[in-house]
Amino acid sequence: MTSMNKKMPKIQDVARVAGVSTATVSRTLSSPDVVSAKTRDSVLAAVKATGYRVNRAARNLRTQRTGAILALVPNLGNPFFSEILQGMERTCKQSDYNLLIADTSETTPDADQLEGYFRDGQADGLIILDGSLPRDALENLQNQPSTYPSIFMCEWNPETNFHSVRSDNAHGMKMAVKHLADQGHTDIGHVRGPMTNVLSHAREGGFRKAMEALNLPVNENYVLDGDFTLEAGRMAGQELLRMDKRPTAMVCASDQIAFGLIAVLSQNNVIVPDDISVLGFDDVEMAEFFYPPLTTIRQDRDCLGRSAAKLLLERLKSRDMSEGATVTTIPVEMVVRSSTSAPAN
Amino acid sequence: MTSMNKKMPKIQDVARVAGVSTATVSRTLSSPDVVSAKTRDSVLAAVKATGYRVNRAARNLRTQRTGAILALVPNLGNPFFSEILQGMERTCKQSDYNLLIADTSETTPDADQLEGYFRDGQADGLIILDGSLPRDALENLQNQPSTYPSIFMCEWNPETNFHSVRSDNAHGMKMAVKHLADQGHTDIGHVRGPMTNVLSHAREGGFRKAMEALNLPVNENYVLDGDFTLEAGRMAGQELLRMDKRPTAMVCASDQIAFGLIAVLSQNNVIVPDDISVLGFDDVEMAEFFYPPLTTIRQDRDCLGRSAAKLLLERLKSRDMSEGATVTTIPVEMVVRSSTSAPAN
DNA sequence: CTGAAAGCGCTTACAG
DNA sequence: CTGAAAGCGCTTACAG
Repeated sequence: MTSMNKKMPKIQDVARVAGVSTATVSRTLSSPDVVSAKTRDSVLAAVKATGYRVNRAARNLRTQRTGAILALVPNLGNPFFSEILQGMERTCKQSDYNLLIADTSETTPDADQLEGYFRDGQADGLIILDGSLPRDALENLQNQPSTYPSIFMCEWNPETNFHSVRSDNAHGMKMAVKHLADQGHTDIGHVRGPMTNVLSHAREGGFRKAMEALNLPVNENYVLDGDFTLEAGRMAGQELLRMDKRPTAMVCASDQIAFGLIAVLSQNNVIVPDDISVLGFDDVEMAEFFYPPLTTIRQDRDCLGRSAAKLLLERLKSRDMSEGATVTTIPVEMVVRSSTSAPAN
Repeated sequence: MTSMNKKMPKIQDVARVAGVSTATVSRTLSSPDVVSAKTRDSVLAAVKATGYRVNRAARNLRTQRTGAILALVPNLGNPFFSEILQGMERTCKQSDYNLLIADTSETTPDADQLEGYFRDGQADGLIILDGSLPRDALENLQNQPSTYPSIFMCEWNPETNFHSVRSDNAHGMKMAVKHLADQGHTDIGHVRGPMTNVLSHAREGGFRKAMEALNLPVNENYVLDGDFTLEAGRMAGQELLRMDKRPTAMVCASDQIAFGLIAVLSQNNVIVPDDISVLGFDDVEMAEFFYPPLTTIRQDRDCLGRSAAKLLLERLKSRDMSEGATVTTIPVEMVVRSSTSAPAN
């Protein structure tokens, strides 16, 4: 084969050079403290001399694991995920795991495919970033004689019971609404994410609860549909433009929505924040550089990625996914920039 | 192990049910036309009945391959790469390969690590998106008794000789300059990428050649250093603000630079494009929604990703990386939006 | 067209 | 603390 070098030393070669058995070489490498110091030294010397490296396929076959975890991402093309993946990748590497990435935007995996990731020996665990995976497919994962370690991150499926890692969406919305109210806004609207997505509900719920806590009525005309994208923001913007009386502030379910919204408003001479304040959610890198720089709720994507990977790796190590599903909530942070101000008038 | 089900059927089980040898089951699965129709039918029936799936680790060990290719990405946190990875991932999946992703931003892999990806049985091939990997590490890959299939994409290392897939950077810059010249600009500047990056040189070279072809002198004061980032654009913008006489147009080596540049100019009441036209490179999604919408050179990132994956997969199939290194050039496209216009006065 | 058998390179009870 | 040996689940010459 192209990718294989005929001269690759095997554990056999190391054993010969070190004058020990292959078992001892294997032990030296996996649990060094179980062999004598003398043995250890000569084995390690032999490893160095031969340039030996363990063959993963062989080890994996023998130990019945894959050394990989798989991230199921709703849409790899969305830059929101890049930093999350980076955090996951680093954490995996530290534990000597590979990170596999699959995109669910073209085809939603069914029960069979989900199970297949494990049964085919592709991954030891799953980090699912797509809350729209069907309940039966997910539950099938837990109903196996030996369960397949899987956790949710960012999104989740409320009908199922997996460990999950997510941002504090409700608290983010609370901060957003409070920030606007503090500046004197009372007519505050919301552009929500797609109603098929849990995050949309979490954020809309947070928005409503925050409004209620401040005794601000929610004008349902100001609650617009969206789907987290720039395009959705643009459509919401057009809807705002058609209104006789507009809200003085809009809280968006994502930065992308906010960007699209502001773009349309700007192009139609509705000035942000003078005429209307706009608040995002995520704090993608662009938020700082957009015009006007976007006030938003920051999700700590690196932390989300690392936490999820760490959680799954721990589960794998302890071989235990049993104990009741936990929710790890990662704090969000309010970042005030220039897209919000006190209302005009 | 947690991830393994004790009841997983093996090829043995299928053989028993079908009343044939394991060899025949294996053949039926890998080259169906080499077995008799009758045998094939009963084997396939047995596969279905048992729910058999091949175990990758075992197959990989036996065939001395990994079924994975590895993408070395300079910085996963950069959204520029997300759509590229998506294209690669899809192409890999079609050929039943896994896509592994590693980030080189924290540590640049040396010869040993690069070789290790193959020798450890992690990947059958490499797609290298980081042109800054050191020459000796790369050449070591080619100097193995059996070479390790690797190609460059987007970036490349000019001191080495690998197959590569890249955008037509020079032509992109030519279109950019021509677009500005057509509108009457003569004082055209450039914000370049980091001088350690090949793309910076390719684009700056393209810029200079295009200027020369149009008999436009390059004012060296208008050629600013950068590094592809928003922050670099911001710094370049501050430099422009300090100038007594400014260029009437700037061609940036990336969209991010252009965004940062425009952000600073806008905040200082220098209006784009009225006071100065700004052109980007990449056409990231945000380009359309930025204010003003960015005129830019579109790189077809999906195509780049797919092409690179396809090239590498073909090499793997033909087991041949020998024939002289080819350069696959992916066309770029000019996207005219609102950040460019005729110069004032 | 098919089967018996070897072997890919490891790890791990088991025995000492 | 160490070794002999089995075995993880496949694929593939080889022989028929």
